[in-house]
Amino acid sequence: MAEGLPDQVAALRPNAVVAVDVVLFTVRLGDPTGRAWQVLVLERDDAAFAGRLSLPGVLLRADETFDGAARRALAAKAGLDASQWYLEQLGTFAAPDRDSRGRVISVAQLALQGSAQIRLAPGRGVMRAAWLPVRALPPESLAFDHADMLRVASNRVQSKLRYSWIAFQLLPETFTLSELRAVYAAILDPALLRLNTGNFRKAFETLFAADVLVPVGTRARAGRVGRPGDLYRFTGPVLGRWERELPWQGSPEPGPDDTTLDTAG
Amino acid sequence: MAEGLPDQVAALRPNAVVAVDVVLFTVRLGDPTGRAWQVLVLERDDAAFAGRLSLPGVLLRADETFDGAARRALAAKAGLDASQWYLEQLGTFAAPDRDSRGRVISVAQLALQGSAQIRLAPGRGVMRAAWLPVRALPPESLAFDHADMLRVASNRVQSKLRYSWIAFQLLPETFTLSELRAVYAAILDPALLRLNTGNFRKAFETLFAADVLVPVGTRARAGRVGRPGDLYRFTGPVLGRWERELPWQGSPEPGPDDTTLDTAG
DNA sequence: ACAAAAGTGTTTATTGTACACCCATGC
DNA sequence: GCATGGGTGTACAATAAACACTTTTGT
Repeated sequence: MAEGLPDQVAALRPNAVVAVDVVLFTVRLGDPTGRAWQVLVLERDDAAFAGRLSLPGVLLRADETFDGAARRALAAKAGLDASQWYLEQLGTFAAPDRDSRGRVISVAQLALQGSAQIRLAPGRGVMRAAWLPVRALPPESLAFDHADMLRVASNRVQSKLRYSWIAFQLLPETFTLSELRAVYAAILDPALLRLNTGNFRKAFETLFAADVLVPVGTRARAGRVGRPGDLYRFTGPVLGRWERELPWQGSPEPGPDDTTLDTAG
Repeated sequence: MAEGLPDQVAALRPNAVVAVDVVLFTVRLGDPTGRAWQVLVLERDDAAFAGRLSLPGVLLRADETFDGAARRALAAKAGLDASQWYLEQLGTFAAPDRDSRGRVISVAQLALQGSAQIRLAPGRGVMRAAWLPVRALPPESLAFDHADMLRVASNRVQSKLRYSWIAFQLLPETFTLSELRAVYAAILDPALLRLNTGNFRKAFETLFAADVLVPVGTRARAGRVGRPGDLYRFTGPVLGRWERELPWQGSPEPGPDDTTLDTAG
């Protein structure tokens, strides 16, 4: 940070355009597993990128934090009130040619929210927003380097699902273990649906023991058929983690597993 | 990224000062385990931060990548040729008050290199640089929010040591399993030194089977006493990972485990 | 010869998976 | 009743830790 004299002279002169883009994920429990994991995209009508999709983003304001800008982007571009949503920094993208209009540095943020709590309320200035299934989204359909951001975000969520407790950010206040399993199946591997209920439950044994997952007493309203599951509430810290990673391997997604940015061997 | 019309008009006007700071870690195999894990810091002589330490950093240039700037920072501030070193993006720090001279956004980079390959070659314009043990470094001694960066970097390395193959970036071309164990012990937990050699070796069984760790034939020159260990070479990709995380728990470092930036519950 | 450290194998405890069984609901 | 899905317990397989033993060096 500008310790050298030549740097210090210029220290107060802005030298970059900084934007914030948001990768907002949700899981639609009603949809089939292959399409349940969805991402929010905007449909662009610019001349330059006609027909292509992009992530919601804004330019950073003078005294704004990154997550402040991210929440503002969701409000301004999609009419979403994200003031209470889970948000974390994903990484900063700065390939010199990533934006044709000049050099723009973008801080990508990852947001998670349960689909039940999301209400797309189109207001003034809101763009056409759409939810698309992550697994069925062709990378070419995204403008700029937003496909890179989506890839990094997907990898991040898949990893984090195994060692942290973020899965509960994608569920409503109370939920059944089946719904929890649906989240894991949608993001990690559909094969988890064919896993035994007992084994799935056992993986969360420590959370039950620590009262992080507490039964709420009630049963879920009957689904279609079969016994309704017990309802649970998550009381643990959002940033909580397991001591030992969950055993379920993510689906062997080929290609670079770039959780790691800016790496050169 | 500036899709809205109001944003687009201003899209080419720089709106922020962007810097790049580097957290360079090494492990000195000679030192006692408690002090072997070290970080490079600069001793500041500014009036504002007299006597305090800081991480090497520079302002980002117009057409420079982040890791380009990071390597330049190491060269300019400490005289290190980091052109071939392992580097990854750590996160971007932007608290509005993090720099008293104005709002500066800093992209922190994590660098790893074996201590044997590091040659501090003070040249013109190079600042006083020092290697300090990470575990014994009081957070207050660092200027700006560099203590935050160091904390995030430490957590990142500790996690990554367990699921990826970066440990080998901290070792010379050929090394013994004892030296490898010393790296893990220094960063994760000194108790690993008291772990049986056989069990440690068994953890790397898959790497031996995949010829990622290959014996180089020779024996290490005798240490102090006892049988010298076999020498090995790491041939795998820098970004390689284990399918299953290593079992060794990091030392139960209290405090926030912030690998996660910008999170608000 | 002895101590110290490295390498190899076996035994035991812990953890993950598979399977069998009972419970509650819709038809 | 019967099919379907949820909840509980047990048996088997895989993995981590503990331990015993052999090899190679310096003193």
